[in-house]
Amino acid sequence: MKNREIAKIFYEIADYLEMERISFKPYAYQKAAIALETLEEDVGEIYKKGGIKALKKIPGIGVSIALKIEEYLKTGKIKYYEKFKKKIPIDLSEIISIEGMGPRKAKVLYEKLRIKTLKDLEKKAKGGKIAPLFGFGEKTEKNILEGIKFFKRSRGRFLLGEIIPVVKEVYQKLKGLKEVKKINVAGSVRRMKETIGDVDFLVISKESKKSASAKASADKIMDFFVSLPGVVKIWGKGTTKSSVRMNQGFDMDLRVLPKKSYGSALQYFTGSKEHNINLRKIAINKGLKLSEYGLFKGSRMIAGKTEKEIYKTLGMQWVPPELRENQGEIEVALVKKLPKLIDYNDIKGDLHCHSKWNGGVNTIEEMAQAAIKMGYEYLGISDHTKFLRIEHGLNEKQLVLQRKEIDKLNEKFKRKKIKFRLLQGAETNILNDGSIDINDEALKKLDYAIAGIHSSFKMPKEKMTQRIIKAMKNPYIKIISHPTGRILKRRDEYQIDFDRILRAAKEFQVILEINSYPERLDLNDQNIRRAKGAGVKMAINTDSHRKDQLRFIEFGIAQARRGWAEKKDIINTQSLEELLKYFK
DNA sequence: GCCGTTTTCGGCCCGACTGTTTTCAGTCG
Repeated sequence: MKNREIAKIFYEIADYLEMERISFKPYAYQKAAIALETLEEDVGEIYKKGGIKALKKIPGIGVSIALKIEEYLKTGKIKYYEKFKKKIPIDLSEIISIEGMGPRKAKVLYEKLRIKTLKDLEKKAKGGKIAPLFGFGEKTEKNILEGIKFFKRSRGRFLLGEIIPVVKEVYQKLKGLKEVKKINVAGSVRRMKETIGDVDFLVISKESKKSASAKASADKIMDFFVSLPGVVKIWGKGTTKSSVRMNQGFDMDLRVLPKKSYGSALQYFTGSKEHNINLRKIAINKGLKLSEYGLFKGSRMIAGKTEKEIYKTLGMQWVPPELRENQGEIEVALVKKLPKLIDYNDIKGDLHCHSKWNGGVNTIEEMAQAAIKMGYEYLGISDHTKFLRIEHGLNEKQLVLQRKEIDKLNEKFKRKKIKFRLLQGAETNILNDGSIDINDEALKKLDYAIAGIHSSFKMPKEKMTQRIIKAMKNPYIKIISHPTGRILKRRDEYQIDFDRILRAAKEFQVILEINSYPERLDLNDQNIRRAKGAGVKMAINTDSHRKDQLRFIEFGIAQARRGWAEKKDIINTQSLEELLKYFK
């Protein structure tokens, strides 16, 4: 899959054009890069099938860029790009990933100080060589050093699962203030993206009669915000905006907004940028203007108090934040055909969690109690099996013993008239040849079996695809866990032909998992959408190794929503009876 | 360089902040 490689080059071309002060072309290259990144199909395949003509069909790609894609596919290079690279041979993407650095500054730094890499940049900044340059200064130099420090520590993004607990805590605290009338989280947190850059809170302050003014009220909120536990640095504090760095390493902004434009501000700060750009174009076509201050006809504000009002005035359905990625949601909202997304309360049980049996923390009973507390009808215990020695995987005999414990617990629930049932699954391993590490005799006795790849991740695509498809053909395998194997910020997905996997899943009625574990979130949004399109059923599971991790389900549901999934696409929204029938 | 139910030419999202350049370029979201 060359899509990302080529996209990266186009982003850099855009930056080089920016350096040359050429207007509008950078925008075109950026758009092409985004188009490639979000493309489901391999651009190489598209070219192979339809040539330049097919490439041109991709929105944002015209003749000139199509030819460059062709050149890259054929030669592995793009001359146009190499020319720029030769003239200014710097590690551009690395340098401009530093806050405050853009292509223009990078160019000056190369021409004056021969800075090519982040290392050069750090050295020159430490040596005080940057501050004296025209257009730079003491503060810029200091910011560069801080930016490099941050980049090194985190590479700039945090997992949703790391951020959400902090966000919830701060949200509750702010909400508790008597000066706060309304509060929302905006940005990528509201969109529930799998990784987050920073956190935005939006607030309407209450003008209490006692306090002197709205300003006094806002000041109080800001004072509270910048002195929250966990704040290690205050970037800025004003009456409308404050910004802090948390000890985990991410930044949080808080904005106090006027009531009349709260909706437009919430819409604006929720993003995504691409969604907003598209929305503004729709406003323009209607002779209107949309900004964070409202929707305007001339100088008259015609909407802005609520988000719903804005979307409605633009003639569209309100778009759930998880869909706001400019992936077709605007077009669909205009014809009022948005899917009814799966709801955060729709899950009736979790089918993938682990217990003490395979060396986990909690007993089956403890896991069950936690599931009951969450209002589930059922919980599937699916411990690792014998191939995974490191995880104390269970063999056939142990599975039989575990069954006895599960049956006993179920009897207990029945006696106590608790409407809840434990199921016995197992997360078996797909061996290199596609066979399962547990024999059919034992699999048959389970309520269902999961199969997953836990070894030999680097197989060639064809072999890996066949390996998984062979596992799917086993009649006892109902679910494929974390189907692409990626680990966020650590490991890429393994090579598979996802279309063929989808066809096989459909044919053999195998469910693909949406794994909610914050590092996995696998399937990702794009693949969920493809699975849905192919009519393949999915299950949202947590892969919990401790009872408190059952709460991760929220992230999996978010991912499903970001993949446009509806309740009917997700198998564990069904009641116990329906589910068991499906498994049969 | 891309795009087109007002256009094959003439547009391309909009506003704010930062730092330093005494009037604004560069960057960000």
